[in-house]
Amino acid sequence: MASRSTQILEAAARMIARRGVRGLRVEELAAEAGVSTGLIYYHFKDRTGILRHTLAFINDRAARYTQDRPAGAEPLGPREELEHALLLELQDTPEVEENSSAWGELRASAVFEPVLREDLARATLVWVQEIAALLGRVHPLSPAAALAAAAERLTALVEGLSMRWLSGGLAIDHARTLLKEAVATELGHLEAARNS
Amino acid sequence: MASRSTQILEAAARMIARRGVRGLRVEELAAEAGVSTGLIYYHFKDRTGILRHTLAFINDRAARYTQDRPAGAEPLGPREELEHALLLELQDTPEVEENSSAWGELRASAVFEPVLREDLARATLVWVQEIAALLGRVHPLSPAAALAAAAERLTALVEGLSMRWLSGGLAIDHARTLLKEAVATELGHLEAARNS
DNA sequence: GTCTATAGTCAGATAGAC
DNA sequence: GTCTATCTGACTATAGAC
Repeated sequence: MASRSTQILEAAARMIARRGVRGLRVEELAAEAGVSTGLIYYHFKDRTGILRHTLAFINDRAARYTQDRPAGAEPLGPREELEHALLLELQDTPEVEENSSAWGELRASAVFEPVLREDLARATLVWVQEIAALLGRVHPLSPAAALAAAAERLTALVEGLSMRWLSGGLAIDHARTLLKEAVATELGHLEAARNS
Repeated sequence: MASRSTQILEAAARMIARRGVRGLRVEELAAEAGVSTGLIYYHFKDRTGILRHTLAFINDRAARYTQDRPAGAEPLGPREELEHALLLELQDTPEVEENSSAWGELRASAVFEPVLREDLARATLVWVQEIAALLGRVHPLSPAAALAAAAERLTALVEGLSMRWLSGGLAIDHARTLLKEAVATELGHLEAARNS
């Protein structure tokens, strides 16, 4: 099932989350994945190739855990679903922390590695649209532009809070509280705009 | 006036903004600063020492341009001052872009370099308190905790937007618009909370 | 305090066998 | 597809003269 290259990408996500993009050593990655360095270059061409494919890999994985709802769970209301979707990225479970940490690293690296930008921009857009759609289910009458702007703010806030959490300055519980309040604030704003 | 070590730190901020922390080469830094590598190690001990001092340096510099208002400018109202303070970090003038970019890099690096965390946390706290104070001047009756939370959200949002801007996915004008709306949203929320 | 020269290390990448 | 062995270049850090 898990092909060799998948195995390498899983290890790469792990290593990036643990040591950062800057700390990613191809030889170390090889050890972690249980393969040789030669094989890594065979599959991904060079260091940048590893990063590009790892970015795609964590996006797929995030898309998967975003949509998976536990089988027995009762269906959530639109508002709960929105909160749930945003809070997903601020959890200190190993899988999510790994994804958030790697995502943050890749975002930061993209400032100086243009090859990463396009994929990152695409993935961000998908995320923003997903949140905008959820906002639209809470406030169906709000104009699309207002929903999109709110979604951009909320997702950018998640990234900002996530960075602070991971860099040690902000407790995860507090980050989650701040985010929930931001959701309330944005929803209140959409409400108010509609009634004017 | 500009001592040798200041000269080196100015160059370091420039290099980090241009190439990132990972891309900072001591030899390149030496060339940029017009000194030898030996001198850099003499002043800053090692690569980490360079990073730590550069972080302190850009904080001081940001504190300076935050407080400097042009001499002839008419005094701003509290609301305008708040917006002004937040938008400061989202400008594409060379000096600010350099500071924002270096700040973002150092923030991202701190996830994996514990030595940077303490200074970063302290600097963040100062910034948050400054914004909270400005919020308090707009809404003097709001409880301190609400002001602090709003300030944390707004500053985290600035960092999130700044990252997206620098990594190429978000136009600066749009980032500024989103931030202005966020200020309005947060102020509206403080207002609403007071009337309940 | 400042420079020059260099030691020592390590990481990215490739060649070639299997 | 996968591994072993290795090359080459680059970068940090130090020693020692001035």
